[in-house]
Amino acid sequence: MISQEKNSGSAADVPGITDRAHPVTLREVAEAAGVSTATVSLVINKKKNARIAADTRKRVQEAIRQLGYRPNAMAKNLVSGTSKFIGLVADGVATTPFAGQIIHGAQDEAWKHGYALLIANTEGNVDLEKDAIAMMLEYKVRGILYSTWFHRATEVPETLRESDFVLVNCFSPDSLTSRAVVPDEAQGGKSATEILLRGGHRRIAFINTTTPAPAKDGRLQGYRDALEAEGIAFDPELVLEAYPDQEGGYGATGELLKLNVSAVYCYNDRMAMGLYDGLRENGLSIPEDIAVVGFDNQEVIAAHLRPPLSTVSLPHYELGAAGVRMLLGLDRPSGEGPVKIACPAVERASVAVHSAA
Amino acid sequence: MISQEKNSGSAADVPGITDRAHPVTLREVAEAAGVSTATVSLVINKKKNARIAADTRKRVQEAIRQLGYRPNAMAKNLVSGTSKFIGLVADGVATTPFAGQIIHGAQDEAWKHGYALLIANTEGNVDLEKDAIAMMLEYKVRGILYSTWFHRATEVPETLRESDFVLVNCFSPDSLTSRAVVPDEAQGGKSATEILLRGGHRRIAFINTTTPAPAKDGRLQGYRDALEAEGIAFDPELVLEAYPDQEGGYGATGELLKLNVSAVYCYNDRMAMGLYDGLRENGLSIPEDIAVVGFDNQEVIAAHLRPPLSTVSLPHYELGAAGVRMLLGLDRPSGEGPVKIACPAVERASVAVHSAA
DNA sequence: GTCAGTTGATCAAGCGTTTTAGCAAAATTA
DNA sequence: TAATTTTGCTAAAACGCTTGATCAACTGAC
Repeated sequence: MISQEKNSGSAADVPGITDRAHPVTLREVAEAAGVSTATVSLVINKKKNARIAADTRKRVQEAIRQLGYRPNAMAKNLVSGTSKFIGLVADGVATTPFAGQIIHGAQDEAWKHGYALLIANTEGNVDLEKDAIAMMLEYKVRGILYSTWFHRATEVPETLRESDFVLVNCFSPDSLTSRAVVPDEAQGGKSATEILLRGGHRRIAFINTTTPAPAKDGRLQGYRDALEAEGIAFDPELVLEAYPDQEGGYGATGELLKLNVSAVYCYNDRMAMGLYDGLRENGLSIPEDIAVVGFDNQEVIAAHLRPPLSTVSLPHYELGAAGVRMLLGLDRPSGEGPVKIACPAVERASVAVHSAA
Repeated sequence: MISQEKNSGSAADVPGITDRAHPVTLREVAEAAGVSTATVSLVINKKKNARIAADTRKRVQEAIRQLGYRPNAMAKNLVSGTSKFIGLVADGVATTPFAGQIIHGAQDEAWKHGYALLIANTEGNVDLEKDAIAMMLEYKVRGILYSTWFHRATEVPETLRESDFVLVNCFSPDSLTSRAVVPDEAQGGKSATEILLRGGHRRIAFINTTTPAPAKDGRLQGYRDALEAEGIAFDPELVLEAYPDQEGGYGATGELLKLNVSAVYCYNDRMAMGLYDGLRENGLSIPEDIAVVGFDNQEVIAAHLRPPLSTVSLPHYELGAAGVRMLLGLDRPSGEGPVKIACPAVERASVAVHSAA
């Protein structure tokens, strides 16, 4: 009666803080079941070549249930020497919805293989990044996913090399010593253009970004590839450049209209969103007067513009998942350089369906 | 020369996997420095009442540097009995940009106090949720943040009670046994309405959502509060309801125009986005013909509509941060029920500035 | 020269597991 | 019945670290 209630002081009156004095340990379970800790451990881990009497097993399991035993992962990991953690350092969880998708993909895949995600958000701060990686190393993570919110080249921080790591959505020029997984911008650009080609368009403008990035080159390359495949000559005149946001798209309207095209492929959805406004102000309707495709598939935007925007998905979820698989050695990098993940086309109403063959 | 290279087999030829044979331990540092492990431990942890000769300290630090020693967090935690982890279980990292903000806020605040974030994304799957919480308990987390992507009532999973926890962006009807932090919807609604009132508007419509939620009631209450404070009688006729997305906003245009108002407050930014289209089709311009405010401050939308949308921020970052503070007992819940976090107004061009006094 | 105090460092127990080697009893074989 | 094998379980070391108890060597004080 006396030792029943070890009240842990002032915390007790705050809702949500109940009495969680001392966690149940293996030893206590063992005592309760009248066996050794070794036996309990064997029961818990279902070792195949462990010989446990059915009756004993039952007794142990009952004790576990009764006491509400939870294994201590710390102790487990101490013994095994490595944790079931995968670290994810991201430079922009906050900035965009994109990072969330990478996290989600990584989390799902990691979970599937019994790993938990340890995340750190650095927002580009180098010191924070160093601390975050150090923390992960101290927790003996299985490996680290180093991700950026937009596809770009990056330097691999020195400390990262103390662990197994995979670059996600970024790559190192020095690709011999690092594994990386990135979106396939060229294929994406090709798919985007193909949507328009399938719509029967032959004279297609491309509003590219002004900002240098792998995406800038890749998406342009894809555009050229698609045209070439259809035997359409590439006309540099049809390629404009603008800042990659709504304003940029809006601002490019005038120049675009001079090109006398029936369709336009925008570097990203945000530009397309701005362009919608510009076209509308000029009394043009989409897709009747001009067909539009974007890139990125930003749900909030693309799916809900009027008309909904055809676009190409940046496979952030897949990037996260593929990163984990590569880290765990499930996906072997095939060939040289970063592994490229496909950007699937998402067709919506901003391009009319071509009825003729 | 011989034991120099312990090549760990086939992994060695994969970029990113280098030789990380055996991590350096305390003992090795101790040997290198010619002291006991106890001494090294004391040096590392800078114990104030530990007496260490300056010379010894130097020797130890040098050894640490030379060997590239990293403490093993698992072992540390085993001893201390509790980890430096805070768990965050979220039901929708993927679904919206919102969860990302909660993560970000929690992460920053946790980090500030020496904690790392262990996240799990359940996407609403109950089994996953149970496993996730179990995992966190096994890692002896300091506590768990249980968050939802939209503000709502929720049941507290039983296992959650085995740990310290705080509900974030949700609350339990049974608020006596749980701590919670949620956005202050009523204040937010009031702020949104006030933006319009300050713009000189007196006859203001409110397009509420059709979906029942704390936000529905709170945002309406705020609207009424603001009107009342200005001595304007609440007119139920001015309150419409629609599905809370672009389509809903667009679809409400017709009804709205019949109300003959000079301003409209939308339940959220997405509705406002749809409404923009509807108003434009009717030849109305914003803010000249009609002023608009939204709610949520979804960056991709609000900041980039034409004109940019005045709105009210859902303080997701703050929710995450406040959740951590409450968990750690830094913010004591003041009074009854969930702690409410302010939703700050964000004024943009969709409401004209009122020049007269 | 003895005693007390201070300084600098070590010893050893313990945190909660896993796991190998080994032991006693039961079952099988001869 | 004795020898052998199988079965069921345990002892104990190890994982890498922290920390209170100890201890040896000095330093002064008297």
